[in-house]
Amino acid sequence: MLVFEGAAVKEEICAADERSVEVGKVSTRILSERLAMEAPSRPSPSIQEDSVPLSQEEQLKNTKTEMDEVREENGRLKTILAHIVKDHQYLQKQYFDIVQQEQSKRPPETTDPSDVEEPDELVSLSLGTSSTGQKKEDMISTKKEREEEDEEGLTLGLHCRFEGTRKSPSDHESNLCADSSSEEAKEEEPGEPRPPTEIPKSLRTDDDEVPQQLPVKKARVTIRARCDAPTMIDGCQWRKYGQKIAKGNPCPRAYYRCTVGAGCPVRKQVQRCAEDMSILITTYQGTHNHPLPISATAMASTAAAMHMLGSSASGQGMGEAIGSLSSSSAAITSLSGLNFGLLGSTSSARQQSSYLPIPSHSPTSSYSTITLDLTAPPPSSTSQLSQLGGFPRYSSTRFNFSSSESSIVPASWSDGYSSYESLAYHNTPSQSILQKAIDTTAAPALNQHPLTDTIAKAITSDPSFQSAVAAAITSSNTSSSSQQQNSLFLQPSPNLPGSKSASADHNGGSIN
DNA sequence: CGTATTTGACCCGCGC
DNA sequence: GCGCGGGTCAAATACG
Repeated sequence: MLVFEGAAVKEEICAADERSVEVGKVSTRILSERLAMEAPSRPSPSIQEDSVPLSQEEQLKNTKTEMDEVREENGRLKTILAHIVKDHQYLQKQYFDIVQQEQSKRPPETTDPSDVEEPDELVSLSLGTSSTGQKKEDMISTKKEREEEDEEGLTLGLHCRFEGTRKSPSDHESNLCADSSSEEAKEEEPGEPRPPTEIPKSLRTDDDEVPQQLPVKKARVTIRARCDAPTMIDGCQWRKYGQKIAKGNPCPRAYYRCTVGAGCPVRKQVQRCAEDMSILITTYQGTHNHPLPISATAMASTAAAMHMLGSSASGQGMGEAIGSLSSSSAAITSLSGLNFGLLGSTSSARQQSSYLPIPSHSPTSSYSTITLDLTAPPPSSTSQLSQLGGFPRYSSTRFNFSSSESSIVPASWSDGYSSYESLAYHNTPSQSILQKAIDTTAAPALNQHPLTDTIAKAITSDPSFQSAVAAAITSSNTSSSSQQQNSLFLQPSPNLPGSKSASADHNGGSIN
């Protein structure tokens, strides 16, 4: 699948590039024609002057007028040319990004077909919360969407799918997630029928996610965010069942269990970063076996979106890390499921700067871990977003995923998180914004810019969201993140509006 | 009184 | 095999 998709994407990109080139040619042609036109005109004055004895003044006037017109036209043409050049550059960049992504992806595939699965999962995300109906279409369209995304930079669909072969764990997760939002639905599709029922919680601890036997990895999502509150509000209800002091961190690690649904296997760990106490590391594990609250869904969607953005952007730095979409997708899934967890300690993420994801391997785990680092300082979300359109789309947000199997890809998200949370909670503006963004993305339209801007705005605007997202990042090191910080991140969102917020708070509070 | 949190003990996996 | 550390259980306690 990945391969195909990748190839398709590539083709699309190439096509797009060619198109741009063509456009450039056309424009060039036009320019030449215009120049040709101008050329004659230039000589004409002199000729006229020379040859036309009549009213020289008039001729002069006419000539001047013409010259003025020509100048104007030249200016216009220059502008057009500049635009074309810009577009071309942009397309080229995108193409490179895609190529890089593909390269990174390939290795695993080639090496081990099985690896693909490693990710185990096929993950699909659908940001659009509501769309229940589309699942299949989504799946089908996913490819296209990706292509589009690649081209444009952002994508709309936010669906990521991976089909792994078997891997139950991921599947489960995705499934679970889906419940709530719809996303899940599709996940299974590919063939892997996912037994809804399976959700077995057979095991006590961990959720179904992992098939014990299979070396599959459990998906974990770690969010690092700056947050004053004891826990991030993620829209789900949590009950604290334990607390422990981890070895390298004086701050106790709290263990929470999802209480939204009976028997929900999802757990989350919350711990403050030893290096920077303001950073909250939240790790989510498992898949919800119940529908997620709207707020949670919204958050997940946002996260997914962000993730997507990040992944697509990978080109910049991510290179390898990003490589595997699958991993990312998995991550997304979890997000959507709201399994947003942060695994703080475990993961590797170290992202340093916001933008450069440094791939860190997390050798240890058998889990595939997705880390969202919200702590990174976002330059300006909006600006970043805008950039997306232009070039580096993702500067601001980045995800790294790490899957145990391959290598870890740490994901760091810089900005989005915060908004995420807020979005989740509020159906209000932020949410609407998010939705809007999502919709936009979904639409082929593409304007990345708008989308990105929208998201960025939403994110930046909502502190709560930020905090939520922020939490995501990886655990262990906050390394980089600490550096960053800026505004976006974790501000506790003071306002969680709405009833939901209350509940959310409650939950969050409980967590704490 | 019911529910949530706290906290020590227990279980399990991993490395030496 | 032993010790360490992470994760979970469950009794005790706190809170509304």
